[in-house]
Amino acid sequence: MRKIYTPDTAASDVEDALKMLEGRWKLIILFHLFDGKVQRYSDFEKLISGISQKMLAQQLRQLEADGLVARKVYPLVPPKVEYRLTPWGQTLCPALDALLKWAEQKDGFGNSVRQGDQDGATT
Amino acid sequence: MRKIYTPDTAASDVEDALKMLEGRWKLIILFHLFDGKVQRYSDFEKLISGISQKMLAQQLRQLEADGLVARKVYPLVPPKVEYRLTPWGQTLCPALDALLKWAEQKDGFGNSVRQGDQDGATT
DNA sequence: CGGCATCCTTTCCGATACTG
DNA sequence: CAGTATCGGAAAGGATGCCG
Repeated sequence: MRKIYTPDTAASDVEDALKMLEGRWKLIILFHLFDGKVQRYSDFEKLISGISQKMLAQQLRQLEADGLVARKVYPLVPPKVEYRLTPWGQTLCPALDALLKWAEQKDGFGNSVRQGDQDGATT
Repeated sequence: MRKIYTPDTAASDVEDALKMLEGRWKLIILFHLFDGKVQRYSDFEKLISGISQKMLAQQLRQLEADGLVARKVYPLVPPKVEYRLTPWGQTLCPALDALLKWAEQKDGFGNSVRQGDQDGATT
């Protein structure tokens, strides 16, 4: 069955697709695998300052479960594990690229910055 | 000072830029303002099924604070408020478009789905 | 109609400790 | 090296009620 993508039906798919990109570190991780790059677990720890092992492992495993990232284990004495994008994960590259370009533009754009405000528990 | 964008320095900017897109509904909202579309508060409530007024208002206000979305109030008796992308918000369109295309592709790609698993606090 | 305030539950996420 | 397990705090998010 061929699906017709109106802006509306697409919105549902987008919501769905977006779920696998949500999470504080998912995109960051993806960016480090961007152009075919391969990274080891410890590489991420060095590259992404501030991430905990827990989050790294968790996000990595979710990306893996979503089929975006491939995990390759080398059965060595000091364990070695590599991560790379799957073919399906690579289909994200154009979007990643666009996002990257936008982020760069951002620098030249005089925009305001917002700081934390959610539940207005300020009284 | 001209900034040189190596993949590494760019990563910092990306992290920074990404922050204003984080949130369960931010992208969804942006998608509904995609090609110059203008939406009222109540439109979003209809378009984005499952969102609460709280989240809608909060995300909208953050997008506004980040300068991505413009809010226009009509001083009528039944209040009327419109939301649209700012010029700066429109610079996101290419990225939004790429993401949209990716989400559509997704449909034709046989990939697995993952469900909730985070802290194994299941006792 | 278009919110804001409050309460409460769920989920996220960081720190720490332990393992093959 | 590459994780897993557990705890506890913080933040996100939902439900409800009220207001201009």
